[in-house]
Amino acid sequence: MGEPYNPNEIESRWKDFWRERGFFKADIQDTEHKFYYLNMFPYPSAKPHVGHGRNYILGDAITRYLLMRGYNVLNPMGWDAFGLPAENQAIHHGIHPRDWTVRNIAEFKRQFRDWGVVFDWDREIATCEPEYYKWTQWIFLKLYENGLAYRAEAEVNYCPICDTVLANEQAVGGRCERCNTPVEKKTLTQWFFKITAYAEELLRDLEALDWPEHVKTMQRNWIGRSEGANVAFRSEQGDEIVVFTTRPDTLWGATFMVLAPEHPLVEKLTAPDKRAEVEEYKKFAARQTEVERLSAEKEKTGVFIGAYAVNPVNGERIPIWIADYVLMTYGTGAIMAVPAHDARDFEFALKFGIPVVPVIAPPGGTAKSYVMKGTYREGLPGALREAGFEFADEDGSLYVTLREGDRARYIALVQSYLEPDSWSEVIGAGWQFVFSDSVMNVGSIAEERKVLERCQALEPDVREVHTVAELLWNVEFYRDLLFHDRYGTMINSGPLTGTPGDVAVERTIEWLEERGIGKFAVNYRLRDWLISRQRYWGAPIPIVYCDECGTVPVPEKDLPVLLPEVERIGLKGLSEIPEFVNTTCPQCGGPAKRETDTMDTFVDSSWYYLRYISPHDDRRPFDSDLVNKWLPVDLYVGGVEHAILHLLYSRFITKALRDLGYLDFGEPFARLFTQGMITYPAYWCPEHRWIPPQEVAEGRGCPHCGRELEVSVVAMSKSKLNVVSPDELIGKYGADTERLYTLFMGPPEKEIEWSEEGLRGAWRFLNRFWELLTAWIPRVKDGSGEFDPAALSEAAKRLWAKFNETVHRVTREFESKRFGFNVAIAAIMEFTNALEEYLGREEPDLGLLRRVIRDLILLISPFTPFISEELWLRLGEGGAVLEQGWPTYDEEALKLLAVEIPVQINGKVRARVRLPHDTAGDIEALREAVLAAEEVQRYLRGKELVKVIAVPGKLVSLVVK
RNA sequence: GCCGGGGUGGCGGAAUUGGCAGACGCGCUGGACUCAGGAUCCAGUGGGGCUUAGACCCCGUGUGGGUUCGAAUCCCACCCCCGGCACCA
Repeated sequence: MGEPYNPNEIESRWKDFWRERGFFKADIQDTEHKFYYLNMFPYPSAKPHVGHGRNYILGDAITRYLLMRGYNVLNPMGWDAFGLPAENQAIHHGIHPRDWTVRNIAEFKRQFRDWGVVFDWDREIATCEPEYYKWTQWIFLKLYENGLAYRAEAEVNYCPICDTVLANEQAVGGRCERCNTPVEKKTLTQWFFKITAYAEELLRDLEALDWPEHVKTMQRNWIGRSEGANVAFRSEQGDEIVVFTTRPDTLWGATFMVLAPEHPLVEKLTAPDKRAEVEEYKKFAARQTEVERLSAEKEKTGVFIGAYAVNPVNGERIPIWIADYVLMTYGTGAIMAVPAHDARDFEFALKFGIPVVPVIAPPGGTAKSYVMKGTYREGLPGALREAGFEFADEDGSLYVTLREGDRARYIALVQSYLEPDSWSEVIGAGWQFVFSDSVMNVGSIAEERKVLERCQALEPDVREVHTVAELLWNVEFYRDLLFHDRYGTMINSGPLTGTPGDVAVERTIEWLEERGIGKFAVNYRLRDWLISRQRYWGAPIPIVYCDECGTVPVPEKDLPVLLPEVERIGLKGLSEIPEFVNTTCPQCGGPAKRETDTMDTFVDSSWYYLRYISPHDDRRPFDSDLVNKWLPVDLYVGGVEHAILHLLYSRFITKALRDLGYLDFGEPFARLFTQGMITYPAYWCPEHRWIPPQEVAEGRGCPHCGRELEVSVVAMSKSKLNVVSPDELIGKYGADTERLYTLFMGPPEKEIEWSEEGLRGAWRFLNRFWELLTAWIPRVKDGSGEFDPAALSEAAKRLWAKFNETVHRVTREFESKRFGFNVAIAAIMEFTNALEEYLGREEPDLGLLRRVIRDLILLISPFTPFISEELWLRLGEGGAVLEQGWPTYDEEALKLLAVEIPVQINGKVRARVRLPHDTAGDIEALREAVLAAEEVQRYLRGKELVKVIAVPGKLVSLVVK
């Protein structure tokens, strides 16, 4: 029997050991075997919970492994310490944000220590310290000097609760990323970083990054590159109106034009009698929140401004509208509308009675024709049938479906049967109206008008209808053919009619360029990064406004622009602190005012990975020589929630600093791993809000009012009260148990629910592990760990083989992309089970036993460092675990064993044959041995053997008849 | 709607990438220990079948088809789930 496992006693012995011994201190000058491992630094809010633990425990395990593999590992930690929660504490509770932050940082550090998670603390940084934000400001100045930071008036997202503007990236779905409040639009003068200058490169360089595919996809979508053409339309008055389109092949189908309500030409072009209406619409559009504007079910709105534009390809006069579905911030803020081939334009045209002209043949080549009862003479159905047309006859109304190739033949036939004052239509590649005396095509706005006129003249019911499209829309049968946005042969398109769909866009662009009407163009969805925040707790933007000199950057020597120390922080940030605002101009020395906005905290975090290399250098932000050797970061680990924000900004800053000559690489993070969140049930009572899970009893409702609770399993968060604190758990089971369970729960990239039962599984295992090893260590303590594998008993050979397999499986997970430590730990558990079984079966070979115990301790040590260090000490090998090399795997060990070869007969496993390793590994020997085996012969009696497939070392498959 | 990732026991998930499906753990069932246990230990645990209860047979990795001696894994079609984006012209 071994000793009882007492984790608290063991862990208290080792908590400071690794740090004190300096194992986690990187040698920054030695870049030969460097490995830069980085966890995203946290925002130190309140106390960490077991969900935080996942990130750092994973990183700690990887770091310990790398150290044992002999790498010079840099794994630093710091604090993303500026931000709104701290400031809100200050405003509401009068605590200085720095004090609040410092307190939380201490709490995090204590937790890391309890977890056994160690960092190179000499490199600790906090973005809120002047020594750090001085250099954040320095980066701002460099960008400003090089035209990458600018101030502009723009329509911005504003969050009324956070009382500040937000970057595009932080207004998720029209709501504030932090507090979920619907964002308002405001026109303000703000500071921007010109990230769009790098749009193409940010997109292109994704290709080579070893990042999860979904993160790359998200960035690609966010950058949103589209190719097309800019085409110059003109107003009737002669103003050029350039539109961007990805479908220049549909140009001949433009039947109207839409400008964004804020478009500068609106003012000029609006007809006097439309002015009032247009003004009102502009106000309506401005008033809406982003959420309202984006809401999917929203009907199209817009107004005609009383002006017309001329389509440069065919000279057609088309009305100009304004509508909020056209955004000033994308493309040119103006579009040509082709309702036949754009879903939004189609909806708009149908609603406002604007003509639709088809200009692209739908691929597939099917057309439809509806021949209403009473419009044709007797005999048409028979004639159609005879001519081989497919149709349905419902009460005398005919619904014909035909191939485009039969169109002419069909038209001739129908026409010969039409009553004089009637018509029918053929809808497919173009719309044709068949009258008894003529056939009319809807190939232009003019033709559309004529067709409609003629129909209205013939049929009083049609007089209510505004367009041919509306007329056709009323026939359910046609609906699926009236609009499509696929590529197809161009029709009704003047000189380009007949151009096939696969080259239509390209040919049209060539055609436009030859005539100087338009040219190839690329547009991006990405907008410039708005970095101004009207808050106190951030890095001040180092700019001064002087009446004489204008906008003046603070000289580098005057950095940092310090945050003023004030009694109490108010709602209006720096702008309400006169001592800060009023200053002198660095250029002329006259009175001037400081910029009062601080920078978005994502600016702070967009370069911190550079600072870790020389965190205390007070002469420069980073040491370029060393940074160029240590970066890119070899492995960056963090939550997927930063997939676009932080990761895109960091990439941009890196590229900008490279172009300014400070770096010689363009991507900060060579490899990225995103770990999933830990979830836990959260309970909601409509009256008492969030209820902590510990207070919720099975089957009973709210502990306060008994009302039924709404349960959702979501990421742990303090605000939902569904956090599990590590303290209690470590007191009960120890940190090793928490670590082991956290890594064993499931693949780390996936979200997973925390379970106390699961945790106890890890606890049980460590107890068994401890008891087993402490029981046997005294027997092998003074042994050598040497043995002759060939001389082992059969059971011992099996154990030795299993051991080597285990080393292989555990190592593989560290070396793989996925860090599947759930599998690695499972392998260790399996081996422990096998070891226990072996020890219960026979008197062990002590050399073998010492060897496997020794390596088993090392193998589990990245996951459970405390128990490992303690067992290592008792084994008496000397030194510390982290000074040992990682166990190696011996291929030969597996060859000692007999192999069990499954035998498939007609695809089913019918027998297993035990064979020596050599026999099983040789194709001919394997084949013969299996066919000779009694348990196989049994199945072959009276059957004909058709085929034998022998896979050496794997299996044998027989086909019999 | 578009893009990305997935569907394997009651649950989390394994399966060395085309070769014994369900490792390991949780849960569950039975038993032991116990005044008691939600602690611990032992055994069983995909579903079904059985005049031979076994070293047995059949079914089984979302659905339907295909390739192959052999498919969770490859191909085609479909269904469903998760994540992201979404009036971006």
